[in-house]
Amino acid sequence: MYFLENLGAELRSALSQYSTLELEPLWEQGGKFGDFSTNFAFQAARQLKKNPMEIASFLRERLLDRLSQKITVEVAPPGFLNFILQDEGMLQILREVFQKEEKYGYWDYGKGIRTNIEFCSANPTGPIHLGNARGACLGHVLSNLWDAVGYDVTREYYFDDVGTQVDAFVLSIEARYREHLGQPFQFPENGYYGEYVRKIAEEIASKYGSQLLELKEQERLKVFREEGLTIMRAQHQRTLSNLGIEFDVWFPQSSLKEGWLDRALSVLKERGYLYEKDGAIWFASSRFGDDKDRVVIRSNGEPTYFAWDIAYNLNKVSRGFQIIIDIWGPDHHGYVPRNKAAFEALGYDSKNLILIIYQIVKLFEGGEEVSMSKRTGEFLTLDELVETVGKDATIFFLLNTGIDSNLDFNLDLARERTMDNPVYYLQYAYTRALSIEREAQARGKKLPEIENISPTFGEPERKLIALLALMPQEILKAAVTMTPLRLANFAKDLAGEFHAFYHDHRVLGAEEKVEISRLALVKAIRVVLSNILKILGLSAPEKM
RNA sequence: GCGCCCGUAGCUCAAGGGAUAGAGCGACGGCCUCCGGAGCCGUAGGUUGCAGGUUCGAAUCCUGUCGGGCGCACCA
Repeated sequence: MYFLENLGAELRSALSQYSTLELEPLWEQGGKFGDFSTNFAFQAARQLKKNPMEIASFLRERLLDRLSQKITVEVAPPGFLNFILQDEGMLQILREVFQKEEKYGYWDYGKGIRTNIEFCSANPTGPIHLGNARGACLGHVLSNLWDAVGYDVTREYYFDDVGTQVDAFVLSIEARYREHLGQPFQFPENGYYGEYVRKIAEEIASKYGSQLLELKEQERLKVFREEGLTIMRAQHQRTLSNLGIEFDVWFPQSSLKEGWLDRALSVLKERGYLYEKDGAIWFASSRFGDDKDRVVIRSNGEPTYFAWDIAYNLNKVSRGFQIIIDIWGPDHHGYVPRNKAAFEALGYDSKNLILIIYQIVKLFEGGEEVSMSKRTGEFLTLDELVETVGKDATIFFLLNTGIDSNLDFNLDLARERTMDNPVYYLQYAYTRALSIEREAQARGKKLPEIENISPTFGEPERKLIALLALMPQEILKAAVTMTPLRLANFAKDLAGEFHAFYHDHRVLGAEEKVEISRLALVKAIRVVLSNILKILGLSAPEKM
């Protein structure tokens, strides 16, 4: 049990002597008021309709009986509870960090609940661009977070290999293929003009030569489809892998043809939620809160994209997933109510279908917005971005704006000022801690067993240790509120405190007891930063 | 017209209803004989778009309003 988790349990138990109310305390730094602070009494007072001061005082009385002398509890108007630790308590926090080491900050909160997180899922009609990249990074880090707090996470990529856009893509490849071979060709309406299509066509040409021209159209297109999609999929996989993003499952939409679509629709039909109108089949999503009903089978007999979504969710449930998380771009926000509706209609609780929408990414170059269109082929690919600014800066930049806010990506800044990216600030803190440890080793300083340390911690150390104690809670918060940015901000705080500490105080060369205490602190900081960097998908460089 | 998101320092953005609204960049001024200066310290910069409401307390929640983004297909 983490230090603050334990203290929280004491608080809850103290509250239980006052009322039956169940409440989870939230901790923050105490600032000038102490090491830790909580608004627990306010939360309780709100629900119990009591005076916060009265509750805070009550809790303090009870806590004094239960806590050792090592923790001082103070009540500050209008109802804050502030905690001050002796050095022994501080040392206990460091001990926890060392004991849990690379698992410090991890929880079993999720109890191994099987969770499917689907993200990125860029259309295979073109390279992954900046917009997809935001979803990719968010999904990646959210997966890491959910994994860290104890969910059994499957990372999934939905590969849209069905539909009219893919058809246009296939025809575009064919046109380029013919062009490459000097044959007459007609570029399709709504085709894809990007250079990458040409490259795919050339790749196919070098594999098959001109023999595809001999095939019947249907068979020829089949080859272009299979080859083109295979190439694009490998490309997406490589692009994401370069960012350290790997998936457990690549799920082709076409595999839903094997019964899932029928199964999903027949469930809806049995339950009486489907009807026919104007030659199409409609799902009565408005009965579950959607604005209006939605078509699932078009009048030409083809299922809509939404129908595939319903089937996909049914498929996910059937594979044993209890929680389904999808991370979508802003253009999909209209699909949230209808998908939740369908999930309910299938007989499942839509609170287990978590649909996260992030906001748009805009690219600016030379002070002007650059339009990104897959059709015209004018866009910045994720590959190009990573090549320009590097893996870590890319991830951090895409995470460093709240999920609900538009993200304006300044390409000039990214190109010229990569050193200004806060990611280096974090990594530098880690590297710096590591280098102190290296230097200590070089000087023959050895950190004794933690039990044998009789610690001396001043104000600056206490602040840092308090942050270390808060870190597990921050991980949990970031996970349950789906906000990777929280963790990034916390990491910046920790790094900042550490940089300031380093500047003002010597570790090596201080008086022996102090030196040992600080060395232990530095090691703990290094461990915690390392864990955070890992969850954020960032590398922890030994040297920079 | 309807729906979702956003209006916070010159710029890009934080701040889960908490104590004096914070960082980075930009501007100005300091700090390396000493564990890594990709760092630190300081100065300047704010009516949190506006108006009401909810309560011990509002940038945060509610209502209205004004700006901006995105979406409103039998496309995906």
